[in-house]
Amino acid sequence: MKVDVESRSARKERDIIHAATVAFVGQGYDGTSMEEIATKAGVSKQTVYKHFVDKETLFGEVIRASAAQATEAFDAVAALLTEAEFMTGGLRKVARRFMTTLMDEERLKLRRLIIANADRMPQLGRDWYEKGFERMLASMATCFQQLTDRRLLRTPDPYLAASHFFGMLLWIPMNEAMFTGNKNPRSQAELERHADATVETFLVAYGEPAKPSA
Amino acid sequence: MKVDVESRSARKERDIIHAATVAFVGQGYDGTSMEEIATKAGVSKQTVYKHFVDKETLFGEVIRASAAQATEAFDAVAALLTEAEFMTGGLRKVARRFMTTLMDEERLKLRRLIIANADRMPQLGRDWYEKGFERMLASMATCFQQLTDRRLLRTPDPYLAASHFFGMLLWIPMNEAMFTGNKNPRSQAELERHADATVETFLVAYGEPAKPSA
DNA sequence: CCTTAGTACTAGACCGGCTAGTACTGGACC
DNA sequence: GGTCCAGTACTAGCCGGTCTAGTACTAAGG
Repeated sequence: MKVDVESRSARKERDIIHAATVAFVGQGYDGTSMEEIATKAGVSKQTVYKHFVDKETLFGEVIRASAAQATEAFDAVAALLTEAEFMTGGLRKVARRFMTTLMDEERLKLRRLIIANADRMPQLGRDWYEKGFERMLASMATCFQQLTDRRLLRTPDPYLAASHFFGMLLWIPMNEAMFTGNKNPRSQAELERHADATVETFLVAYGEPAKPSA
Repeated sequence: MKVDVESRSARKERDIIHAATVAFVGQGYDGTSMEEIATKAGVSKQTVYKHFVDKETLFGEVIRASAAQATEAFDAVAALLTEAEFMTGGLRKVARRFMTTLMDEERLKLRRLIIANADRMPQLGRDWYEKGFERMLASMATCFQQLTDRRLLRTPDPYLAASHFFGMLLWIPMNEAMFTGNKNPRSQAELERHADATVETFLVAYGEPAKPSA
């Protein structure tokens, strides 16, 4: 009768992944020792090695778990835009949401971590790019396509338009965060102002052909 | 008569920095040992420590040297745009130039290196951001301001316009390079097509108000 | 032109500290 | 009694940085 049999082993594994995530994100790959992870997980080193063959594998699981959790969030935001009525103020709202979602402290650290280790573990970075970055672009592109079909936008190449959207939105804040480690990060208000300004420009470039401009 | 006064000491120092640059860029900070740098520079470890107090200092010099060399290149590209007559095809040319300059293999590796170590050495990343990234934006913004003055563009906020320009231009290729380590990089032609498409969109958003569109 | 003295350099041993990963033991829970 | 696991000791190896003993270069002075 396996009621809660996923307990011991599975719970320990979750604990380990959680502790490892915190440690890796906070101190980087080389800065984190397996001993430390074991201790923080309240587990012995041996147990860590029972669940994960070696450090690289554990790191991979950490990244994959976090990435999966991230894509959910993106899809949720993109879903807001399918309803055409959200058009006028809707794009603005979506831009703000993407901004705050993507500029979240933890997510930024994770991003830096992946970039930092893209050399050591190329498959990881590639995965993240395809399942995170490209997917985000693709689902935004689908939205734009639909809005174009309904004559609410004019995006001959929706994927390109999506890349322009995110590029304009995030180029400055993302680079600042990547390079400066996001010490004294931008305020919410600042980011939202930037998002609004970007939406305005985006609509000038890709806005509806019928009405001239709001 | 100091003909070749860059005598042994200075020459050795250059050798060390060069070897260190190659090593750091190729294998990262932790992946590179001082011993290795010394060997590759054809120099003894002791000599390395005579010129640079410790590993971090050496790393800092490496980054600073490369960054200085980079800003030169950017300024050269931006300078192309001051001549108003280059307006029609000029922006396209500048975009292509920025694209190929920034997507250079070595420069990308350097960029990854800085991001990877932005936590460990925050001042370095901050410097690079201010003297590289922001400066690039600022000089582009100056160009846009001038072109707006001459009624060739319409950029109420030239700095924002510059950030939109670079964001649209580089968001995809830069992220791909950062995450995937730039294995099988995009072809020159592909990058230039992307640059052209971006310029077109940019001109729709910020183009001259007199003529409707080319 | 040669000597001399001071400085830069080499080669390699060496130290202290840290880490991935393994092996073993004694106890807890089933 | 059997299984799992914490705790800990251990192996093996790397690396930053120092130290020493001896060698090459350089520049001033006889």
